Amino acid sequence: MNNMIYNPSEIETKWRKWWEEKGTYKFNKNSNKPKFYNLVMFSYPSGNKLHIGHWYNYGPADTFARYKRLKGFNVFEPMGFDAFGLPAENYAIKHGIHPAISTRNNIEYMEKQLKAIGAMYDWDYEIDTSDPKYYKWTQWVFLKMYEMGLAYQKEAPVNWCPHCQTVLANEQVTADGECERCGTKVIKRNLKQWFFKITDYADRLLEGLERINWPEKTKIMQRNWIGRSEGAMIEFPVKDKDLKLTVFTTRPDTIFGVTYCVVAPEHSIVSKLTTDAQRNEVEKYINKTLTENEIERQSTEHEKTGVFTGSYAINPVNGEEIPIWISDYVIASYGTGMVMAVPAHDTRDFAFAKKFNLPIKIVIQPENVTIDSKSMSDAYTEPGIMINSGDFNGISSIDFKKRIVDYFEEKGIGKRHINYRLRDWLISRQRYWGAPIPIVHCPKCGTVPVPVDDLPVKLPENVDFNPKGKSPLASVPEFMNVKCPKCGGDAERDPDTMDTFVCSSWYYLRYPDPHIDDYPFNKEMVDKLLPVDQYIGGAEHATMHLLYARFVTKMLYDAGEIQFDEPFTNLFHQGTITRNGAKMSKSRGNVVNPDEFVEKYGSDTFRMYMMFMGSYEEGGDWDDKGINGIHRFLSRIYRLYKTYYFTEGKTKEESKSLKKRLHYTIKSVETDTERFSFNTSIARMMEFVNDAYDYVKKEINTEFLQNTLDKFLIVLSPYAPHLAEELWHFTGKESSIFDEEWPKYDEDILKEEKISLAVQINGKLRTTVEIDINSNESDVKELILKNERVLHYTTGKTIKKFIYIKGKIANIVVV
RNA sequence: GCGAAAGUGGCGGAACUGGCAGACGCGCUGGAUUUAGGAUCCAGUGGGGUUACCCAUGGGGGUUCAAGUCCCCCCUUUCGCACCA
Repeated sequence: MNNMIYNPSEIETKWRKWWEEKGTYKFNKNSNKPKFYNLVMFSYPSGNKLHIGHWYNYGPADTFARYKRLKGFNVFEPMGFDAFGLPAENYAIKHGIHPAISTRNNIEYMEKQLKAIGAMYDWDYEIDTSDPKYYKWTQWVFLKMYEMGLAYQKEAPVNWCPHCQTVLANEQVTADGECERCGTKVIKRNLKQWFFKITDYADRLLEGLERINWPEKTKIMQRNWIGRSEGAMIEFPVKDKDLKLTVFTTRPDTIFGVTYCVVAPEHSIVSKLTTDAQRNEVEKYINKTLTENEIERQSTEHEKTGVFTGSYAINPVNGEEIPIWISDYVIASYGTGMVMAVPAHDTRDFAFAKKFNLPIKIVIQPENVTIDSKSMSDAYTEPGIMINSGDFNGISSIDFKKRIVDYFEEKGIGKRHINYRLRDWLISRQRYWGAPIPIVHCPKCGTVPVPVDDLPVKLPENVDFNPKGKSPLASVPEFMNVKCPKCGGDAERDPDTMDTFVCSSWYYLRYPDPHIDDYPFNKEMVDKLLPVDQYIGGAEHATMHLLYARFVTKMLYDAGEIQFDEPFTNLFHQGTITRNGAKMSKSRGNVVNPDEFVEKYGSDTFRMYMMFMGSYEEGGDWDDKGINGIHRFLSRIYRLYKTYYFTEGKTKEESKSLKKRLHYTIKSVETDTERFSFNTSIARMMEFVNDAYDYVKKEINTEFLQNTLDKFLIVLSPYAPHLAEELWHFTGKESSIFDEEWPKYDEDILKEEKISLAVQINGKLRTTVEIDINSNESDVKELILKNERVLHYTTGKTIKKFIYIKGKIANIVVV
């Protein structure tokens, strides 16, 4: 056996075993080093096992954690499984394997794969959200919500997937109106569901974004998702009827320009508004919109449709009678489900008015041009001067906007209002594989929460989970029939389970003490370890998991359970790895199977190649041959140590250039690792190794070389943990390299005395000159003007200008 | 349609607050070593041109001594949002 050949599989199993035996990665609760909670988004135990996306999340994140450890932090890096959810249940329906079993099997397999990454996970802190010991406390979170008045039941139109036979959250419906999981067209259906009142926290969810270091992109998405808009609620009495239309508008300044009102077709007020003459047509229209799917209906390109109800509303500011229409361009679930229409100043109303020949009344004139309602081709939505607006003519629309709401409030017509696009969080799922909702429905007492002492409400195992349009649990009498906790009479459990996003909304609190049995989390440990210092995971969770987790944290903060209200101080989204420029997918047949490459090259090479491919933020394109480069690099390191570390040197002289290279490498890898620029970090290490080979070919100072290589090995270790540990021990050390300290670089060594200065003539590089960094401008100028190459360009010409930027560049302008 | 990010060799990608474009790697070419293959090592590698030259960071303008980087217009791609009143 040639020991000059880098054999990763041998090395890697050896050191993983050693680390486990020595407890290298056991988290020390009592350490007095500063804490660092490094968290990755836990994984869903699917039959597809760990894919490259997982690796790309976990490998580099572990490198970061190891780096932090070497920098002197007490790093907490846990791992677990988000084990409830639809796919396991769908799998069960198809193959007849109980979700509990398939989940268990998948977890076991994935644990093995996760261990192969060689990350510093301390498995004593593992979480499985489908474990009754865990979901007991997910139910506790529900009860907290209930106690805080933030959980309520409501009959509401919900997204229904006919294939999965379940309700979906808005976020689980794709832009095309399809089920995120199975691609079936989603329809609307009315059901009584549990909601969490996230809308109560809208403003605080916005405010908190100012205090956290998250990607701007993600913050913008959350802000848009919350969609705060300021405006007014205005009441329009209905002519000859004891009814009022309440509309929300952000443009109260256009109130005099209202020429009709529109109500969403599914709004309950519609039947009351419809006159006998119009009833037939209105009902036809409503039926038509109900069968249309959401995308067609909500598309901007969608031709405006609508029907007159026969009723008229009265504009409260001028008493004008205006027709009330119904149209599907008004969304029932936003605002009040009805709007005042100002075609002159709103593009959508304009299109509608044009189509149905409704009047257009201009109330705002731009300052420099005059617009006319007959000739205008689009609505005018900018500010201007008020006209046709009674006593308010002549003032600017911006001032008017501020004043009109006060006027409304004085007259009792309307009031200031802030509206949000954010909807309450629908958490009921009519599925089996989730945490049961801890509520009992009692004919006498109504909805009664299950007392905390009776938790968990255990998910029964013997259940027929084939879809039948209602929750599988509803057909399990042993589960359903229960005594009311309040009156002791016969009652029924809630048959629904919770959205898995509830499970993942608080898991980071559980990690620090996942086995605690009398409380969801260990308060002392949570105070010590939270908030999470670095959270790393996919951008696809921007408006779901990441918003829910923030909400739950704020709720628990208000409940006095925790002392911080933002869970993740720093957030980073890793990019996506493509292959041949395309997203990996089974249908394209371009999926990289990590196991295959890990087996061939080892996990150090695999992890490092992923980090080298491109920027961590943007991802990169996988190349089957590209991985060779990293494999060669690690082999080169292996041979370097094996061949030269113990070579008898013949000189006492140190190499200034290699020393400088080392310090430059330490500094670069440090700053690049801090900013997740792993690819450049690796490039710097490659440069070091190239220089080290140049050095060992010359006369060696053994002590100097050993010193240099020891330090480099520590720098390498977060990136190639197994190899670094192997070589560390090869050089004679007994303890783990991960118990070392990150080497310090010396700024003085990095300072250059002599530099090669670029010399440009008319902005074009013509030559370089060696100068002393400290030489003054006149000396540099004198030297440059004497230079042969420079003379070639300057003789016979006039030097108009000489520019010297110290230590950077010189530019001579000649004519 | 709105919002955000990005467009650099054959390929993946570097380039900090404007200052030597193409670091590092893949691939390729030539050479050394080897029975051969592989591995390794050395040299070269943006394009053009007969050697001290010209052209090049999606396209077109501009600012500047100097632009991949700043400003304006346009094109393309990716990702969010999508009649939110």
